[in-house]
Amino acid sequence: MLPPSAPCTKCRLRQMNVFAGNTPEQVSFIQARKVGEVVLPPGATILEEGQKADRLFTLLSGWAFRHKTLADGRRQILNILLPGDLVGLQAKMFDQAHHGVEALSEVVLCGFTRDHIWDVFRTFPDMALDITWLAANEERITDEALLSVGRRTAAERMAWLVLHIWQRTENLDLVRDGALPLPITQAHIADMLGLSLVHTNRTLQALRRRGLFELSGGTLRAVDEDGLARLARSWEKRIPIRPLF
Amino acid sequence: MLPPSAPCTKCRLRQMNVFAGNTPEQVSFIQARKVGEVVLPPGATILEEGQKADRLFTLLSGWAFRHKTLADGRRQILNILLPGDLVGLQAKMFDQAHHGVEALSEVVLCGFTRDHIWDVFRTFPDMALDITWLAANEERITDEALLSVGRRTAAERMAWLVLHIWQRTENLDLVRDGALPLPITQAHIADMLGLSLVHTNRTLQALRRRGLFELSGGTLRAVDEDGLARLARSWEKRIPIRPLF
DNA sequence: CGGAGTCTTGAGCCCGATCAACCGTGGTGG
DNA sequence: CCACCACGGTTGATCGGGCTCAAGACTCCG
Repeated sequence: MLPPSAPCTKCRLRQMNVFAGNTPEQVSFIQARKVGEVVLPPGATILEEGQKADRLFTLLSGWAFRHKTLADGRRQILNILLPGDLVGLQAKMFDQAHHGVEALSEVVLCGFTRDHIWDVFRTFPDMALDITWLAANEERITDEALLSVGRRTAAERMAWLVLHIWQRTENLDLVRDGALPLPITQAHIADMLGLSLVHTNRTLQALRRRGLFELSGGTLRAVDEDGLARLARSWEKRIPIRPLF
Repeated sequence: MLPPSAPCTKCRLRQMNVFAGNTPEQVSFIQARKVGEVVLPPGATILEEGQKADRLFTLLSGWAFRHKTLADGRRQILNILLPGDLVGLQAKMFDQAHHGVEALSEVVLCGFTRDHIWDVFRTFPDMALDITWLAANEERITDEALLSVGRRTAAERMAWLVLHIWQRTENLDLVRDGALPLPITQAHIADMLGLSLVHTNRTLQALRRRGLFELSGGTLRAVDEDGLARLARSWEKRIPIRPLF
């Protein structure tokens, strides 16, 4: 745990207009409760499944994912976490993490004091509502994943996932010059979509050959949003504005 | 929309010790914002997918479910809703329902004023936290469903579902004399587990024949919790105490 | 240069989907 | 009263999407 390296007023996330702004009063309140930043390498365990975990973080930069595993090692990735997402809210509510969280790329986490949630709820009701918004949004994404895994074919799932990632990262300005660096392997994609690694590979190639996107060297480009949406059968508009906690 | 039929102090849910109690002050606050009760028949649409929906309800009695559908009609049931669950929180946060909600049995819903959420957050921080707890809990359940659908075999999924329903309803005291009336068809089970109707039927019979539970005439009994947990590969402890909003 | 991790491709098989009946029950209208 | 039908459950037969097993290629790194 490092000392606070950046004042919250200068927080990179706070500059972006996808995030709703807080009042100066709120920002200094958050600042006072910021314990520090944590930097973790790719593959690091941020939260261990089943462990007691009462710390709350905001993901400042990098990619991570939530996941659950069965006794014999089968793993399901529940959701991808991107900058601005909260880490450990669920765990905090139950005093125990019912899922694990792992870093995909190098991540920077912003850590808060143990009572931060409670302090926020007592002091700034509108920020409390923002936190609840974030929880609801994470559920919304999980809902979509469940629809995909339960009812879409492999190709449709893949189309949904690529489009989902593309739009979320585009909102966050992670797409530069039409290209997105993807810090994930095909094994991750398989575990997100409930497919085997081999079939994931073949499905991915099929969509690439159909010209729906380009993916090479860990970079995604030339995403045909309309084509993917058509293949995925039903698409929801983006959620552009979101609070920053 | 009917007039309030029962005072909140007499609310059946509030008597049960699975629900954390509120102060008298809070109860009268809720009472003042209760618009009335709605009674709907089995199969009724409580919330329409994609529609604007800014009303919040608590499910007082009966069963319902959240679901999403694809353009061609394929449907995924996301979660079962039981007494005490909130209906429409997600929809409220996004001013639009990203999933539908449908009644399984006759249901009684307790409706609140449009600003209720905001009022609660401003007035009773601890109740606001309870709402967030409920949101997190719903996500936790969806997470488990996603793990099942993504990574468990048909038999394992079925084992998970039966046990999941059994334990949730037992907590709510819906199990009487070891028997639970199940207001769901095999088609519902299929849509929860991401299976076809035919395969759902065969899987169900296989587990019955293995003596893991009895299910006939819409009643579930003789549930072998250990056997089911073993088959489902990994099981989490129950969450006994929960807030009542 | 060896080894680990990731991606790719081939071959065969099986779990679960699909198609198609049939049964029992309960409601409904002639 | 009963013919009819809708709905839920059941069963058989066949098909195919996706899994498994196996091996090879490529890249990066120590």
